Amino acid sequence: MLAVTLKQIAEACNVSTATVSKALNYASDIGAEKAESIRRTAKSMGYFPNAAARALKTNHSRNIGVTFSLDRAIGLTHEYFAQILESFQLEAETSGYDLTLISRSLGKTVMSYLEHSIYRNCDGIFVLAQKFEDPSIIELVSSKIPLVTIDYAFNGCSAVSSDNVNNMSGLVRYVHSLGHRKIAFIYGDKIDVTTRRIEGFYKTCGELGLSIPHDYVVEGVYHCPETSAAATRKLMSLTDRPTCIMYPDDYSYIGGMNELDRLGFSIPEDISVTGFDGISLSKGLRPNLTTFHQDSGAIGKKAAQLLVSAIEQPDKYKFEHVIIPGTVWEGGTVKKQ
Amino acid sequence: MLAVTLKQIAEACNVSTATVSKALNYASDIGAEKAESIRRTAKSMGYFPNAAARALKTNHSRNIGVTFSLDRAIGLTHEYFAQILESFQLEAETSGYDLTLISRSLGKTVMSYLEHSIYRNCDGIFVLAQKFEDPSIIELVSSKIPLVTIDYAFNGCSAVSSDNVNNMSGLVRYVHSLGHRKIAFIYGDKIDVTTRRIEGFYKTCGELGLSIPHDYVVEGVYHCPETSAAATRKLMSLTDRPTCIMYPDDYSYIGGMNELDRLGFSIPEDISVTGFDGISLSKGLRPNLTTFHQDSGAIGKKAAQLLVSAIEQPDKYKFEHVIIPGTVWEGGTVKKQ
DNA sequence: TAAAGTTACTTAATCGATTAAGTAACTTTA
DNA sequence: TAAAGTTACTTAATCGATTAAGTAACTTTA
Repeated sequence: MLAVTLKQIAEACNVSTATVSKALNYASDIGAEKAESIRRTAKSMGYFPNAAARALKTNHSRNIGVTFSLDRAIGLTHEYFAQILESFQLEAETSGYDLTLISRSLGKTVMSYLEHSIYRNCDGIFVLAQKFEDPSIIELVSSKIPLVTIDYAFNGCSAVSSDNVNNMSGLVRYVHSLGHRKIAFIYGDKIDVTTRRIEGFYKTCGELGLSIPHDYVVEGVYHCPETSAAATRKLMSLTDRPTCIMYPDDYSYIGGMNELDRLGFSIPEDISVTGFDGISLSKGLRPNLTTFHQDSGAIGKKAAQLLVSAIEQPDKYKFEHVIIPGTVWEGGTVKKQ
Repeated sequence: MLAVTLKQIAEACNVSTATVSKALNYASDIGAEKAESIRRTAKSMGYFPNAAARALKTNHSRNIGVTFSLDRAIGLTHEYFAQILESFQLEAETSGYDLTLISRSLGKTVMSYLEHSIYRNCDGIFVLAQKFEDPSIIELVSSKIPLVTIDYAFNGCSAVSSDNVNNMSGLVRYVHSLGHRKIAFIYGDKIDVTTRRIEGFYKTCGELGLSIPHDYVVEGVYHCPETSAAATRKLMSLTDRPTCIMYPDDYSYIGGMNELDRLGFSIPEDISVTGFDGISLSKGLRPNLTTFHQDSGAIGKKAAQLLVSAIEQPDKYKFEHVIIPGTVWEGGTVKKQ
């Protein structure tokens, strides 16, 4: 648009563009007084550096690419991922980075995520809400570009994950502490996260001396009320019914809630239930849904910190897999037995 | 990273960089055969233009800024906005534009949306999910930068809106057609959209000869189950109860649903209800929620088309305010009276 | 057939920043 | 006091593209 350039400031100040650049970048070989006055002039003229020129020269765009699936289950609509993105953005922004959505094509040209990232000179990539077996993600992860993934760790790449094994364990222990011994678990799509939650579930039940009939553990789908409803029907038709059903996530529990109502079971009088995620919906329900809150804010923030240091200190930097714990949110859907 | 440049292709082909550039851009003054061979070489070398260099020279970044509130009610988590963004992105991408999230600051520097957009050389701005009275939005809208807003039209700017008056009207007529005469309406936050829905509600009730007691029309909050629960309690405690409650949106209806259950009212046997938006949740409920589906796909696509033509044909371009209709989704929550 | 036009290139300038190398004025050191 | 060092600048090259202007070879026109 009407952007002010270094040259205009240089003319206004009667110095060379080099001097202006140095003043604005707090370089060492410039007089303190003159530098200050140049900065004042620049500010008064409404100067902002041209990101393209700067990126071209420095080979550093101050831009982070986000590969974000817009899928219903793992995309923008999911509060867990939305919150991770929000806190990531806040932290990245504080470090001076903007976020660009990286897709698989541009105009008529089909590009891989990596090609697209190179085209846009992204300094790093935030791999969020993704199908990790996607070849284009594999290509990205195998490249030299700094990146961080969420809830899945690739070899030689930084990752931040929710502590799925222990989170699940914590929720099971909470339910157990209220006297439940017949605990059913509807797990979500068989992704890495789910494997860990199943692991946490069985491990903890074992530690607590509970033997769980195998028809108490049912496959479901994340963010899908319909499958939760079907799974609930199945569980409630067993001769030896569970006293508590653990749902794959808060949102999909809606399906179970409806189904239980339709079947004439009251929550928590006739059957106890738990969710997973700790999204705002859980507090909108009466009674509040007992769930496990994953600390999405901490996850996003940590991911941004890891990525920024990977970008800015490529030498010092060491890959890390950070595991973020969460907390049980005690609602009113688990009744003391 | 390891990006291939024009120069390398020029050397490989034994021509000047000018010729390579022309070949890749399908310029007229170049031999068809040589152009084709250059393009083949470029492709085989994995060439993608450097976006920064191109933006610097052409003053055209092929980048669209998105001012996206991450607020829970009007942000990423809301399926309506997420779907608009998704279809916008798809269409923009087809035209060769990427999306960058524009925030209000960068590093230690506080910037307005406009300053940030200029800094990033955005060709245009997609103003989505925003508080339109925000001074930084006003500044943006008053500038010369091409932009398009959603569900709110500024003077001299393109906008795409859901047809709120007629949508509301359509839903009221549907409810009326099933015999309901005592229709209550919980409206959302008092933003422009809400004003139109209230207008549509009263207008249509008037046309249908219904006189609505003023305590049937209650203020609520979008995306907030708690307020819907409270409003429901209020409505159901009236001496002359409504036969149908229209909720501000599908999500907030969850609060009403819970409250009705708690009060011992069955849906739709004892009370009929409707939502608004037509998000996937409405089909996850039993019975399916009767709601009004706003055509978020069409809205996003149209917005992208308007913005791209505003960017690419600034002369020919005329501001437009496009109104997109939607459809009633017949669920099972409105009982024939 | 000479002038004018066309084709298919190359040369060189340019976008707006950054930064290594150069330099004039002044200060410190031996 | 002469050499060396420091300070505070400027000059000029550069990042990787695009494009106006230039030009040689060939073709068409009058």
